Amino acid sequence: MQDKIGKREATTLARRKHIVESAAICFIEQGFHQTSVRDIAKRAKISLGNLYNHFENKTALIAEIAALEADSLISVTKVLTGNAPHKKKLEQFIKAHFAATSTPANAILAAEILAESMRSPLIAEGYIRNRQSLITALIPVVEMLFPDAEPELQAELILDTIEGAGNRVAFAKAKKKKATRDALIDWITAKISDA
Amino acid sequence: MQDKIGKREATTLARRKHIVESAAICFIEQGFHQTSVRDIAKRAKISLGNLYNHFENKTALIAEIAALEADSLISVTKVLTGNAPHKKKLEQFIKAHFAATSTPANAILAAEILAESMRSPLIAEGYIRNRQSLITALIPVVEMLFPDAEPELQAELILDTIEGAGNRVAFAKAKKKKATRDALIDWITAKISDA
DNA sequence: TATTTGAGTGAACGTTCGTTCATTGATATA
DNA sequence: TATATCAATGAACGAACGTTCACTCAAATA
Repeated sequence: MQDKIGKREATTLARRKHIVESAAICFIEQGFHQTSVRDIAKRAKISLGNLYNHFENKTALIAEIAALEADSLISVTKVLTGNAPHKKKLEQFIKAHFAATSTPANAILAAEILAESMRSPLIAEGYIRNRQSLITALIPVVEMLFPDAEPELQAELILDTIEGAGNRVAFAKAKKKKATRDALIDWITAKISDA
Repeated sequence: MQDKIGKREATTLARRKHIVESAAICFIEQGFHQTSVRDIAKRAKISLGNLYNHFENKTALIAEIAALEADSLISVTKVLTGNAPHKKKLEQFIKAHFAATSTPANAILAAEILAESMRSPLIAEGYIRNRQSLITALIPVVEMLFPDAEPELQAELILDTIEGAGNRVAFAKAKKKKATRDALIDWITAKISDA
């Protein structure tokens, strides 16, 4: 029982997680640079000083949020690894990733992270790594379905379309969202040589 | 000669334009909210107080920059109105819009504006209007080339792909940029029924 | 049980922020 | 020429910023 977590350590971990979640809410509502450290502390219901016991500075908090995106990506890539027909897998991937990117909270955070990536190498690194993991998971399927295209370029264009469309309709009505999703699936899968 | 511009009025107009340009440079280098009004005044080589003679506040300056994008879009849509074959026109549009969106300065500003749009209705309004003008210009051509698809949805997906790909490769090497552009043209035009 | 550790607090620090304002001087108007 | 207008200045304002600090107290360790 070497790795038994003590009461102290457990609450510290939970507190840390709680701070990250509170920060994410603030960032979604106000943006990175319009959110003050006091805002985050207030939302997490802890003192200002205590926040600095858990995070070195505000930048570290932003980086942690940006890295969090990676976790949600893993579940999306899972649909690509099964034994189902490739076309079916791609279709499910489009649905899953479109659903994720068209969620307002995700769209807002993604826009915030993208803008931040443009100036901060630390954030950009995480952003690129996340995207590459999607590309890598997508390539084998794309290779089968679009034998005439260069697989990586093709996979990236597919991602561009899904993410672009998702973010664009994040605030649209459910009806338009659904129509866009269906058109998106058609647009991508229509070019597949054969099932 | 009713509308003759006096020396006073002319220099005022020029000064105003100069401030906007200086602000744009600051925003590209640092982002909207990391740029202080003092930064802008310093870059424009005018006094802090004088800036407030030309702009009501910092927000007005941000809104003006966001609205500026519209001007550069007009030239892009021009290639869609000629007498050339529709497929050729679409191809030129892709080239022009991709070239624009893959320019780093544009990509940075676009990311900044998108993030700002998520929270500011004023900025969002301009963003949506700009996009709609592109869609409107694109629809007639799309209607001809993709008779089976719903024209507006189709036009939006095409824009998503171009802009997504453009912004993504904004900081990539020229070689990859060109490869992406060519793959982009293939990807979109391959589905055209006939020339 | 005595000692050490670190989570938790909020006041305080120095800096920077957006904005205002009294004042100056050049240009337009009469 | 006398007067009104307005671009231009930079000091000053109060508020908010990120961060530090001395301190308290509960939990872990010996």
